Amino acid sequence: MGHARIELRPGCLHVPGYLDREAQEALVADLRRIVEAAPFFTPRMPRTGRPFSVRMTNCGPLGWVSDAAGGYRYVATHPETGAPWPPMPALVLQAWRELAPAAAPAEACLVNHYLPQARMGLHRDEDEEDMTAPVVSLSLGDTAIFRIGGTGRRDPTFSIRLKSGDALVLGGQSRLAFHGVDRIVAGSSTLLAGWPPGGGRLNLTLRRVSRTESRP
DNA sequence: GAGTACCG
DNA sequence: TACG
Repeated sequence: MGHARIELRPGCLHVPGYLDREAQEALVADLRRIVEAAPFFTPRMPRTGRPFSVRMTNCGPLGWVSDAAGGYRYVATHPETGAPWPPMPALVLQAWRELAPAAAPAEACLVNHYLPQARMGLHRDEDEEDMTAPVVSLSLGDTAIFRIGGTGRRDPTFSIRLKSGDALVLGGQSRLAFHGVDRIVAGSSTLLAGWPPGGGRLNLTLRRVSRTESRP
C-alpha cells in the first residue's frame, strides 16, 4: 500500500504514517535488542565537550559519533564498548529501499533517543562523502516539533510535527538543508510506554556515507 | 556551534 | 548575539 508524499520544499518529503502501529512495535523490539548490544551514549560537542541532550547509538557498518577530541565522524565501532555496531534490522533496510530507491545501500543508521526535554539545534548533515544519496528519517514515539530551513544558516525556516510512524526524506536540493528539533510533545504517543526508560521519542536516521565507485 | 548563556 |  502506498502513502501520501508531501513535498515540504524541493527534495524534502514528508510521508505521514509510513509505518503502521504493528511495524512501529516490531521496530521498537528490534531497537531494544540493538541497544542491548550497543548501549546509548552521550555525544559531546567538538572542542568544548559539552554534552548533547539527545542520547545516541547506531546500527549498520558505520555509526555517527562525536566527542571533544575527535569531533563529528563515522566509525565502525561503539565509542565505549569498542564492539562493532549491530546490523541494521530488515525493516530499516526495507525503508531505505522504498524511500531511497536510487541510492547505494545505507551504511549508517543513527538511533537518537529524545527524552521529553531533549532538543536538537539547527544543523546540516554534512559529514558524509556521498551527498547524492538522501537522508531518511523515521520517527517513533512522542511527536517532535521539527524545524527545517534552507541550505544557508540564515534562510527562512518553518516547523512541522513529526508523529510516530512518519518518515522524512532530505534529498536533492534539501540534502544540505538546515534542520533540527525544537521540542518533544510529551505524552503524545503510547508506543514507548514500556521502553526505553523515560519514553520520549526515538528517531532513526539512515545515511549513505561512502561515495559509490560503481564503474560498470 | 548537532552546544549553552545572556542580552534587551 | 557571544562564545570554543
